Amino acid sequence: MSGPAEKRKAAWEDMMKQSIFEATVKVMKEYGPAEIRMDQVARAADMATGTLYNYFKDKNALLLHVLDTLFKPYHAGLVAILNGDTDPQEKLEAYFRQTCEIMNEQRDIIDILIRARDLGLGAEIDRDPETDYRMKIIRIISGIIEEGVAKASFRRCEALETAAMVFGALDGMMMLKIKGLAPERRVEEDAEECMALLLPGLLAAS
Amino acid sequence: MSGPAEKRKAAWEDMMKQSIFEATVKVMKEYGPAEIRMDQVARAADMATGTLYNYFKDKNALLLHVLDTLFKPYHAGLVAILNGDTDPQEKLEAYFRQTCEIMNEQRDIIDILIRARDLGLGAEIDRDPETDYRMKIIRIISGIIEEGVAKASFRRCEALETAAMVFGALDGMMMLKIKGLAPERRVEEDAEECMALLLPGLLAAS
Amino acid sequence: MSGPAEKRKAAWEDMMKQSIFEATVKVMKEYGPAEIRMDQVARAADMATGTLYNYFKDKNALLLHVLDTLFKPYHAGLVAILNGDTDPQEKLEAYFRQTCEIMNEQRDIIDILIRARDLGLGAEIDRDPETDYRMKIIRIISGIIEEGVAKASFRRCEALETAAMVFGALDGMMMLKIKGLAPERRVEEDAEECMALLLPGLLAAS
Amino acid sequence: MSGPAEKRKAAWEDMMKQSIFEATVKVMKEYGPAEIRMDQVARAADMATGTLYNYFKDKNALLLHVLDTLFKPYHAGLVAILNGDTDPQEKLEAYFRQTCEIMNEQRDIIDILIRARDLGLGAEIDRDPETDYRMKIIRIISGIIEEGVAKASFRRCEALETAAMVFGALDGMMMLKIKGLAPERRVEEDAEECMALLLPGLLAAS
DNA sequence: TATGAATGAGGCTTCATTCAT
DNA sequence: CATGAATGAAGCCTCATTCAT
Repeated sequence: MSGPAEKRKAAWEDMMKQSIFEATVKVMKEYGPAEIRMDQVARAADMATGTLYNYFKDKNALLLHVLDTLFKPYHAGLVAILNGDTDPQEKLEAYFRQTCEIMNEQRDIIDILIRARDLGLGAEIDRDPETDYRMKIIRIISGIIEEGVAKASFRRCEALETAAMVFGALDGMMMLKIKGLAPERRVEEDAEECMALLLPGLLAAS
Repeated sequence: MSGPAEKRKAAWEDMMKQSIFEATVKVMKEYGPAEIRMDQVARAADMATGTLYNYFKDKNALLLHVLDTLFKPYHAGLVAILNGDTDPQEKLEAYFRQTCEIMNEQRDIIDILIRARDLGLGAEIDRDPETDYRMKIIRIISGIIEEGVAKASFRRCEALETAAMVFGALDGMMMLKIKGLAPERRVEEDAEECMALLLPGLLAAS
Repeated sequence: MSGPAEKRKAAWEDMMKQSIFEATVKVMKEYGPAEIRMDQVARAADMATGTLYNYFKDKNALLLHVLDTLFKPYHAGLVAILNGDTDPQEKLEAYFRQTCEIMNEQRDIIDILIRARDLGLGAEIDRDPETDYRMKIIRIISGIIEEGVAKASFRRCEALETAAMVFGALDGMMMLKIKGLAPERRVEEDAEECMALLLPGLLAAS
Repeated sequence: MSGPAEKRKAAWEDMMKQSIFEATVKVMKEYGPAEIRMDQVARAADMATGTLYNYFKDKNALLLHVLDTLFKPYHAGLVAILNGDTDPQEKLEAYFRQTCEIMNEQRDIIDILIRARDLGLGAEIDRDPETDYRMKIIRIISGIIEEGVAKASFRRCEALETAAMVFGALDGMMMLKIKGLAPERRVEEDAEECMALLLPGLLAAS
């Protein structure tokens, strides 16, 4: 079932998928997420278009894979924060910091993730909620907020809704950065700015 | 030069544009903003495809017109708020209220507006910043914040960036509403929720 | 059958056709004979597109009428020359002179005439040889040549073929003029140049 | 870089282009040069429309390629004649002979070439004079005439203009042949007829 | 399995012609 | 008869997907 041959095969498949993934991201960065053509991806991956279809059923599957791959490490980091044993306020700050960090270092990746709908995947996303990266993040933030409310360090509120707003606020900041209209600062300062705006409204009245 | 005949003609042209506009919005709502075909719009407007081109140079012009038409009243309301002689805090609340109102009443329209880039107009938007509806709103919010800072009722901050975050927060709330995941409430309550989260972080330390 | 009312009507019809004719020529000159659109013609004639169809069955009929109208006076002049009682050599020179005159004065009209096939009328012309303006001219030249041969002032030759070559030679000269590559001269000099090249080859050996 | 695989590929590409070329000529002959549709060409070449676009950027490029391909051997022959070391009179006769030969053997091809403007390529031709096949031929004839004048075997004249007339004369003869109105003769006789008409007018007075 | 040319459905746009006013 | 907006057939071109080698 899983002799050396199978392993080699699986490894090869992973390598190919990885190459295709990198090529797709490259094309996305160059032409914008809405202008991806399979032949461009193939050329960037230095393979034939037909080969792409040996690893991905169709264009949709490829794009979803790319989004997933980009999202996974970021999401894992957030889950780690949520499950950490720091207090909610620190978790929030950690979320801000991690997000701002990615904003600064991999701005275009975040851009791709958040503009997933631009890929023409709207219908796909509506069908499979797992593909809705924004909601996944919001649910994590919501978890942090719920914990804060439970521990009475945050005021009572609709956690999911508040989380959506917090998420949106960072999204807005990122949009400005992408446009080059936001001040260039260190990550810590960005995160502090987020805290400054959002924390006071979350804290329970003392 | 502007006899009754001209008036009838102008009125007719307005009616046609309006019909096409409505048909386009209808198609946008039904199929999502990224899947608009000219023949669908024509059928929805109960006319021939060619007729569309008597009123709009091409697909791009039609889409931009639709966005503009949707955006104009909302934007006008925001400008009125900004130019009003109430204090910044009240202006902010008015902005929240107006936005939440539209969110509740014309959710899909806002959705279309904000997802303008899904229309494949990305390039167009980048070329003509006037078409970037989000930035226009953000600039208004920024104006409110600057006024607040000048009057020392708000703390010092990067106004544009903060505005982007405030805008994003409401955008996030709206996204949740569109998904049907936000609690159904009265507009006032929505606006209060926004104030509760965002105002404390804006106010100057007393 | 032909009371005053009928006459007025006929006169009106002539005026309209004349207006349309002039408008068409204007558009032809402006955009080139291959780029005529009915709406352009209508605008140039200051009337509605539909009106054109009250006077001409379709676009083809309009174009053929225009060609005919342009061609008629030129053709009439050539017929007069052919039927004159001068000797063939003088007739030939008269043909050259008249043609060069039109070349200089109404270059664009000649251009339209000769490029009739550019109008997409090729099929039409093949169907109705009367529409083949070049052949009509060639037949006249052929008549002149035949007369010359009969009178023994021209050498024996295939009259029609030789006429085609003579016609072609002038056509070539005109093409150069249209391109602005021919020397600007007086009509007489142009005609003399034609004589200089073509007459020796026509004359009977003395 | 140019192994057997590359050669096969290049050969295949040449074959495809050749097939498309032939199909286009076939369609041109059948429907006339002004009525070419890409789907007709594709059907004539027994391939899908899209395939055409793998070998030619667009319709324009295809048509220009066809014209070029048709013109090249004829043009090369003329250049060879011009550069030969025979005397101008012989060169002229050689030009006549070659042209009449093609006239007889590939009448429809010459027809296509000369009616290049019927393809709707007028604008293209005006932009790139290299595409103006008639002028290229005329310039060669002009070269022959200039040489004749320099050697005093031809009379002084405007070489380019005279060349245009000579070219036009043969064009006229060809038109007649295309219409089937010219006598069917051997090439030599055609060429002699040209010499008979045009040479006397070129020769210097002895 | 890799290749990459072939495929062809599908979308946008033009413009000659019609017809209700 | 004039009007001119509406019509819709027709043509060009793109690009995701297939398939023979």
